[in-house]
Amino acid sequence: MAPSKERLPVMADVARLAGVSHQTVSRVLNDHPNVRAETRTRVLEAIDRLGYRRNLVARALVTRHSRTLGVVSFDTTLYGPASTVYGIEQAARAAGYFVSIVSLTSIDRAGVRDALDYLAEQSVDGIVVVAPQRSAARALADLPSGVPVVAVEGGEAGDVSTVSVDQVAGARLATEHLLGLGHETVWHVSGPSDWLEAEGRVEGWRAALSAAGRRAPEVLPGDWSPRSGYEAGRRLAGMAGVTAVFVANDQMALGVLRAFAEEGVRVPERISVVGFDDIPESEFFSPPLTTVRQDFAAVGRRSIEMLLRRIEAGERWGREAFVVPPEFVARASTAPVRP
Amino acid sequence: MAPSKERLPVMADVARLAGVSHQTVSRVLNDHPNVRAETRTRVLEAIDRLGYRRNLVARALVTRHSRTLGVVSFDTTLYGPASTVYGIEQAARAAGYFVSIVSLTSIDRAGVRDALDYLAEQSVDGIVVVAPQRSAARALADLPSGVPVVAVEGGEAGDVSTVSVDQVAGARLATEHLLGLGHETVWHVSGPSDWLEAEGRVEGWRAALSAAGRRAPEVLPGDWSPRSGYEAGRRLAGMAGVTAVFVANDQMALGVLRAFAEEGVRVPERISVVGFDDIPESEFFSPPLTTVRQDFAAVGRRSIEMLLRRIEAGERWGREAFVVPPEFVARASTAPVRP
DNA sequence: CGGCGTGTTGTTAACGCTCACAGTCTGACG
DNA sequence: CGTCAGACTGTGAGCGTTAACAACACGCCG
Repeated sequence: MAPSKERLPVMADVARLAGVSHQTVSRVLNDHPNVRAETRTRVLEAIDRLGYRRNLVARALVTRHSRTLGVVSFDTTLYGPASTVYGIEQAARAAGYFVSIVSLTSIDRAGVRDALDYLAEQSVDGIVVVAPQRSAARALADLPSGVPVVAVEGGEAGDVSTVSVDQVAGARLATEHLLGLGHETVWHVSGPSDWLEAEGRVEGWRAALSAAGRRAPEVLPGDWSPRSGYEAGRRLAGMAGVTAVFVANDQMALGVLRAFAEEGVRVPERISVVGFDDIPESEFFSPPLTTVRQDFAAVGRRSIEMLLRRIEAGERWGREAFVVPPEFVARASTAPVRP
Repeated sequence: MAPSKERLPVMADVARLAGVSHQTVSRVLNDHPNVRAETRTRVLEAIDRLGYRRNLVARALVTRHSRTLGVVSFDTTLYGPASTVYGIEQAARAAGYFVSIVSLTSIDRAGVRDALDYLAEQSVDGIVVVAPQRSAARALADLPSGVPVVAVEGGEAGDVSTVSVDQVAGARLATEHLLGLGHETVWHVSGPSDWLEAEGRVEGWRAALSAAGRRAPEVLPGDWSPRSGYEAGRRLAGMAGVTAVFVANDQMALGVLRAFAEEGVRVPERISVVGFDDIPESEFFSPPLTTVRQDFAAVGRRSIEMLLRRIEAGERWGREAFVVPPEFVARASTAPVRP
């Protein structure tokens, strides 16, 4: 009640008030079976009266488990990472774990190492690294001592377990869809070359084209931002013979659509466009965007499941790799090629 | 090196190797002035040799400071909250604090209380609540014992300090802009009524209209989602005499634009549209969206500055309220009314 | 040459909790 | 009626760190 400056109640205070030992209080708190029902209620009453809350720091010191998980991420402002982290947080809390977040500003190896060290000091029980850049993935090769780590979109990282969406398959889906509509070939606006996801999408696109015996045109490089998509779109609008474009994410696709609109290029009548991610906005682009959905929430959930398995198994669980399948979403930005 | 299962080195191990007492090691680690230079290097060498990392949990137990800040948020998938949390995280880490995140799924009072309790158990040094709903704000009236709290967009919450963007001013800016273009009146698609931000925008819109002596039309209610904007857009397209719409966020504005496009309503020729937030996509909508920018990163930074001030001042700093001004961004979705 | 401040180091006691172990008290059983 | 398993409860130690204080060496001053 009174916001007493003095000192928060501790277990011993509760014990005194309830007329038991501090150990009995501990037993009640931890649902130990051998406590008389009457004793239990007396303790609970005392806890309530004092507004006692147990000190998890002290507990962590002795149990050597903080019940805290670390998350290392890069730019949680982007829809993908944000959704993944959200999934992680939900799953972790459901399992009774806290989540401590570190957002990277630089993507280099040193940055990742620093973040991992930082979290290790805090004695986290495990770490999820959401770092889809090649450089970040490499930094996982030499991880800190003994803390279980799971990488999201981590690619061929050292011997850490990974959870990822099958980027190659997703890109193939997109490309095959366009090919199936009769387009001679498909152009590609890619993500930054440092990103593993960008690379996987290029690979899937190439694979689909070559499987169909088509020539892969030169890649237009982007950086995930709508602006870079816009710039690529202006270039594409000025080129002859372009009828289909696979853009590596929905934000850039928006930029492409905008550029096409400005140039009077009608979508899908003259050029078909496919995106990637399925952000909530895509459905309301003009025209509604055909895209490939990534289930980020599932990725987050899975990574926690995997991490907890590793934590609870204590030691080496071997290297696992869980792959979440992408899903093709047909909307109005693609159409059969016109003769 | 060898991933020894045994035990991580502790301060005593370092002390033994360096031939000093553990207290001297502690002094070196905490940059205590009175340590001979030669001793210091010997200790640092030992630390390096053993790969020692100090245990912040033990430290927190004795210092009673965890150097961890709690963040309570709601749906960090949305651009606004995500950006704010990002700003918070950056500022906190720069100040040497960890950030522990709790995302709410339910927005009720109990949910907020649970989250605060949860964080209090973990002995966080302070808490930022990003909970712009009326119900969440009310839950702040009775906060836990003794932990400093700062609310983001918290409105008239109890006696906690707040940081917020001036929603009323932003809405007024948007509405006045439209009025200034000669529109007779301005329609409004609002956010969910439970949100303080939605309420502030309605208020600013009303104030601007009535200051200009205009009648405020009926509000079209939305829920921030593009879909709800789309539905409102279809209704507006079917109504006579609508020439200007102020939409409470950019995502809904996208839906409105989509609906208008489908109905053949040209923007801005027949109807002008203004959004709110300035998400990175807005600039590439068709047409590029005139909107009101909120500097979410600044909000996050400010909230941490305020929180740290409260923490370091120890006790009551009195109730502070920092207001971040919004910024009007003119693009192509608005035009003078046609005679 | 004794005393005293200053710089450096060590010793001991917390911090609040859980674990291991040692009781104590029942009731059932021979 | 003694014994013993089992339920319940208490005692002491220890987790790894910092804080408070004590101890020691050194040089300076009176």
